[in-house]
Amino acid sequence: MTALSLLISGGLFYPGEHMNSSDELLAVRAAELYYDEGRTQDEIGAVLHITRWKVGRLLAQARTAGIVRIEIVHPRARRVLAEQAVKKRYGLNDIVVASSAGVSSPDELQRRVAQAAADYLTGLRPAPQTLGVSWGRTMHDVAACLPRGWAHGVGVVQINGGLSLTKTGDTASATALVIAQKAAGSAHVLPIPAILEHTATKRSIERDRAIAGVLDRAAHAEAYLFSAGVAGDDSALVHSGYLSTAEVAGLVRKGAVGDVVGRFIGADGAPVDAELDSRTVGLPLERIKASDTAIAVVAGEGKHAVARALVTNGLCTVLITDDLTAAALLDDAAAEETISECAS
Amino acid sequence: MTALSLLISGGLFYPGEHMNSSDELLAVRAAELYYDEGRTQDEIGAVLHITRWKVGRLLAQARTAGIVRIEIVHPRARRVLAEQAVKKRYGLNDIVVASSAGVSSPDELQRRVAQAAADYLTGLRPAPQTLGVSWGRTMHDVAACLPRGWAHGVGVVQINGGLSLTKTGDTASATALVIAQKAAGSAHVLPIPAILEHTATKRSIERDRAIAGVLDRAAHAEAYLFSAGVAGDDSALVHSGYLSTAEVAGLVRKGAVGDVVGRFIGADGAPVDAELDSRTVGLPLERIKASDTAIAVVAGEGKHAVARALVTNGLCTVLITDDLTAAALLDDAAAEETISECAS
DNA sequence: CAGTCATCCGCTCATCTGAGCATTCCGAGG
DNA sequence: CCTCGGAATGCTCAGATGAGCGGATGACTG
Repeated sequence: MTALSLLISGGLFYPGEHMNSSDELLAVRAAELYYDEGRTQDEIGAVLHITRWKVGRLLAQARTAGIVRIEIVHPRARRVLAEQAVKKRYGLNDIVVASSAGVSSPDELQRRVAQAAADYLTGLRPAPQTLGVSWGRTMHDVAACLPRGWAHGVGVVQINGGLSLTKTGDTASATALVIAQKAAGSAHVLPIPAILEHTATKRSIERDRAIAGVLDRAAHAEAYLFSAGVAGDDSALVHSGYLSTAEVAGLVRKGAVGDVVGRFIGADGAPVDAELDSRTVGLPLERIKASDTAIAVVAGEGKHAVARALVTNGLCTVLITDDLTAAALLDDAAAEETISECAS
Repeated sequence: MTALSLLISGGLFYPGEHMNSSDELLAVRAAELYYDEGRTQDEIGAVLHITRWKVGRLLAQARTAGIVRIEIVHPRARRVLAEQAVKKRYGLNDIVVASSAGVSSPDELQRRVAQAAADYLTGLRPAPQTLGVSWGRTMHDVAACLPRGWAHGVGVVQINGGLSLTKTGDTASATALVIAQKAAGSAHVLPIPAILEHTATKRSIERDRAIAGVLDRAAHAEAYLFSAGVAGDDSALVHSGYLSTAEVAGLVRKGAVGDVVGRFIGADGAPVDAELDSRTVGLPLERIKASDTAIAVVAGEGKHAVARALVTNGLCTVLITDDLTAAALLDDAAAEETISECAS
């Protein structure tokens, strides 16, 4: 058992760590009497023929050894220890790590993280005047989880294009709209594609008065809230029809670990394909990097690599994620692996 | 969630039970600060802007609601609450319920229960002068788990025949021998078949001077330690070659839920097949029923029904089992089911 | 609208518990 | 054999905590 897994999971017992075996049995017995039966340490001492101080020490040892595991099982539960560790290690301004205790499906975990993001946004003080948002499955969930009146009069700006080529109805703009509506604020949407075929087209679209106005607003937003996507067939950009699975596979070969506001980045946090990036409409990553409040919402097993890319390269100041991702971020072995994979 | 599952598993959280939703969130937050961060209730009160008494109440509610789950994860851990519930409900003299927390295989659970039985036997005071034992996979494990010197000079008597027809080496007698050896005592074995083809043969075997002596000793043993087997293809009596799978299937049709010291019983605790029973060598169930100390060791999912038969019919005074079996014994719905199955 | 009841809240007080310290125990080494 | 050092033990004491109580609050009823 690593100290890490203890930090995250609350600790699976692994025998023979710091305790003499007869003390170990006593500790188990004491823990049963204390936590299950609710006896006092004094009573337990009488039963086990030891002093109450020894009982206290055994209980403390039982907790550190992982014999006694205390878990907070609730959809809104957070992992405070993991939060502190990740925050400190990557120098974040703030962090929320949602607990996966008791989740039965990846979807449920995703929802929990979305809820955590909504809670974070609701509690954010001072509330931002203007908030730049991206779109996607995660952002959609965040918008859904936000309570009506989460803020008052926030200007919500869509920071990257997201008109779906495959589905009818603009779910990308809808996300920004919902977030704005629930804060009794105004939305500024970008009803344009995420990626265009030619750089020239992208340039001319950006010159459009209305579009340029929104992009300018986006560039001056006080805070950003965005998610990240996987680099794979499940990418939202593949589902929306902007990229083929072959194209994404090509990006992966170039080292892509996922996309952030429509731009595919490598482990170094920079776009892996300059040409593709030049055809992508939306806020440049530099702007997010320079922001004082860049809130990244990243959940799920497939996003560990992109989460790492975000936090190691200053692409977010606030991270909202799940405990498994947090564990991956704290796991040095996994870090080495990513690096070696990139090297190879 | 039933109160039962809470009792056994330590409680999976099921939202909205006795708490107002804003208190629920406060409780979660308080639990995080208290159990994960180790803050005092006073500090938590300051952070959450509530009094320390409210914090204490929230924490108490969080525990009863199952938001905070405290689990003792250790091979030797017991389930004290479940023990009390089962003991009271079935009027047992004593009980041990081993925890299945963290087990990865049915084998591991079986071993834990065997270990628990060995621990119980070791701690039994006064130690019995003579101990009647059965045989089987479970009993073999119990014998293996017993520490050298678990008692001093106990007479161990095999209470039912168990000469295997399929394997070489008498594992049944070996079990009794090991238990006796480890107590620096003497063993009295029954190197005879468990079930004979004709009642007459059984009678004549019983008349044999040596056999009769052992059986007489068995009948006068101070305590009994035995396991129970499933009524199915996995029965030890099938593996040993005494019964065919077809014969066992026939017994099941007659309502057999399992075997105890070689005798197949129904939910009523009585042999389901009088003829078969008359060909079975060993202590009659009445003797065990009349004993002051009859320790049954029953573990595993397949043995819930036979465990129920044992405890409902006074076939044991002490039960050593796992928490899942205990849960089944406390589950009234399951009880109804068994009864209706028997009726149909 | 007043009365009733249940609930929630903050408080007192007794108890429980953990931190810190002196003492004892035990094995290693002289 | 004695001495030493480290660990385990038992104790003091202050701080933390839970049980129980009376008052406030708010919903429901006649």
